[in-house]
Amino acid sequence: MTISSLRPTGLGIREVSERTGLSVDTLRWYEKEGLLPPMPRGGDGRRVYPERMVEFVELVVALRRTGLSVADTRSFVELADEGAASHGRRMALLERQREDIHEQQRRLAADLAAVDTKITHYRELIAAGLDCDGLPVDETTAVRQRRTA
Amino acid sequence: MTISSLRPTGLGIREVSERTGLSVDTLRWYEKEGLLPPMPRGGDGRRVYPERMVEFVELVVALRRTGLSVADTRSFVELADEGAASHGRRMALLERQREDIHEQQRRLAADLAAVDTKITHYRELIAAGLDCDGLPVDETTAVRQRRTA
DNA sequence: CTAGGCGCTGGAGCGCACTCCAGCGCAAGC
DNA sequence: GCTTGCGCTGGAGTGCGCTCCAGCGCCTAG
Repeated sequence: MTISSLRPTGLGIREVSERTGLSVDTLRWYEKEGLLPPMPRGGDGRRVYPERMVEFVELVVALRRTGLSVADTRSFVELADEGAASHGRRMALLERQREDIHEQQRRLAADLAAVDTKITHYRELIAAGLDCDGLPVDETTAVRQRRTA
Repeated sequence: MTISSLRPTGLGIREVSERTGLSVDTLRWYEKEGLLPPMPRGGDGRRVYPERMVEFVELVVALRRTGLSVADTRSFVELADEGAASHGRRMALLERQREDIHEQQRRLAADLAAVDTKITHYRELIAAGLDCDGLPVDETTAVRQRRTA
């Protein structure tokens, strides 16, 4: 019977990796770089992740994935160190990130529209058997024009 | 009176840079890497961009910005070389990219929801003067908790 | 005639965010 | 008591996508 079996609340780094999608190396690198707080260690020096840490890691992943830089993510995590006193500042940081995400959504929608317009354009040319200048293509080309692979 | 003044249809690299938002260096690099077709040159060896090329560059920008890799963008541009015969394949590539953008939109919306949830959480804790464990904070902390900068 | 502005090429350099070892320790199972 | 598995550290390496020269040429204006 081991210590860890007496403490079912702690997770190994591998388990956290599987639950969050971050590689084991990345979890360690994030901790070293301050994107995750220093983790408590078991008697053998291994990281023991509290169960609730998974949720925190997932927030960090969401922030990174939405483009928050490593530096700003570190700031957020440093604020978390301060406890309740930093709630307002953490909220403000997240609100800035929210605006950034809104901006990304607008850009993405605009780029999607551009791609869709082009797709429609190709579809029409293929249906009509025309080239980019609106001139009819020959039969050999028309056959190729319809190929999608 | 120069040649270029007799051909108002051609654009200089700087002008294309300003219209598309790509740096001059990036325009040249894209061409070298096949993300843009080889441009015709003026008598002095400088690139002359046809007016309609701006539209094409903007499509490339949209593709890159939505995460299409350099390699896949190159494939798209190589297909464009083939003319009308590659319309179907170009359309298919854009359709795959469209699906990818949809996926990005879903992820972005999910990550936004996570951030919003956290913001709401902080807002509630601040309003109630509680810490992360739901315990009341002291007055000094409460004041700091409300600070946003 | 020369100085400034723009552009050209080839190649080196850079920033970011990981990713991948080498070499080690500990603990459990056979 | 040896192998297997997991984890540790420090540090080097990687991939992507630009970005930044140095050194040059060609116009045009003064």
